[in-house]
Amino acid sequence: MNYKGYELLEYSDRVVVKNIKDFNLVHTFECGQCFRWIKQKDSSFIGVVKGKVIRVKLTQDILEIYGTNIEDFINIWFDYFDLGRDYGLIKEKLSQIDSMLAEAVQFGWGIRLLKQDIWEALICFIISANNKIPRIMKIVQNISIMCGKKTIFKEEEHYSFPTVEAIVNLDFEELLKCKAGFRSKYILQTAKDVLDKKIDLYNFSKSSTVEARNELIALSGVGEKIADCVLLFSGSKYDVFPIDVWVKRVMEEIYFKKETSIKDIRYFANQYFGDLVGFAQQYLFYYAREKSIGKEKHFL
DNA sequence: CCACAGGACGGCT
DNA sequence: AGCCGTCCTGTG
Repeated sequence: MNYKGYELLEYSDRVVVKNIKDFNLVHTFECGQCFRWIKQKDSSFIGVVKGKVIRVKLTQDILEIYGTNIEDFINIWFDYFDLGRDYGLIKEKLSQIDSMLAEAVQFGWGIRLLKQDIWEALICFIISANNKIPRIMKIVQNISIMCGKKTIFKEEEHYSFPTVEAIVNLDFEELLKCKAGFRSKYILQTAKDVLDKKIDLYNFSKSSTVEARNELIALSGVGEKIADCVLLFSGSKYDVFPIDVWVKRVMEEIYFKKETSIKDIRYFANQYFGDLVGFAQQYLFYYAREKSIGKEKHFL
């Protein structure tokens, strides 16, 4: 069947999607936006989303999603992989801004911003504070095994990301075993605040970016950087520019040629990249981290 | 043994 | 308002 420009084929074990463009699994899953996709020997990836386990494989313009059906593709995976958005157009516009950005876009040509569950993104990015990706993945895995729901896929056990209730019901000593360290108290407090409706994560479409951001920052363990990550990577808001050490370094290296405050970098980015600021951040981050851009400062 | 890598937070100026 | 020490764990 045909669906929004894609050709869909359904088999007993998978859905095949043809006419895929501007998508690369390594770029998308390893650009720091998500922590639960595991690369397999055959270059496919296995992940757990909304309690469903799938394996995805991309060959040329053919995406194979194992462990799903057409109904779930239309209701879940089409949105999750942001397949309705024209990344070709975004890349074209960004590439016209300047040649360095064009190079970053070219390098990460297959990045797509996933629409992750906002509760999961919130806890994952609280864990990301002062932390590196492999360790973040390990901690998220530990928490999911501890209180997520088990699913068997291809004779292997996989665990969904825990619900708010499941985390609130953990006692602190138990949570500490997941190795989140000083972030453990933030995780518990934030889970309590979400359960108590101090914040309504699923109604951000009704709020402005500034309002949603301020609500997130009021949570325990959430500062500006993490709030921006949560908004951008759960598909809530795209006019944010998360600035971590890598983005700070690459921005200083390319545009400022000197030490620059986060505040000044954010102001510049919003003016300079306009409404594509969130997408620009992701291409720049991936480019900087993969190529270690800015680690050796060429100014001072 | 030590140095280093990563953001939030709280205390200080 | 900005600066800086502390928080925790894995790696080299």
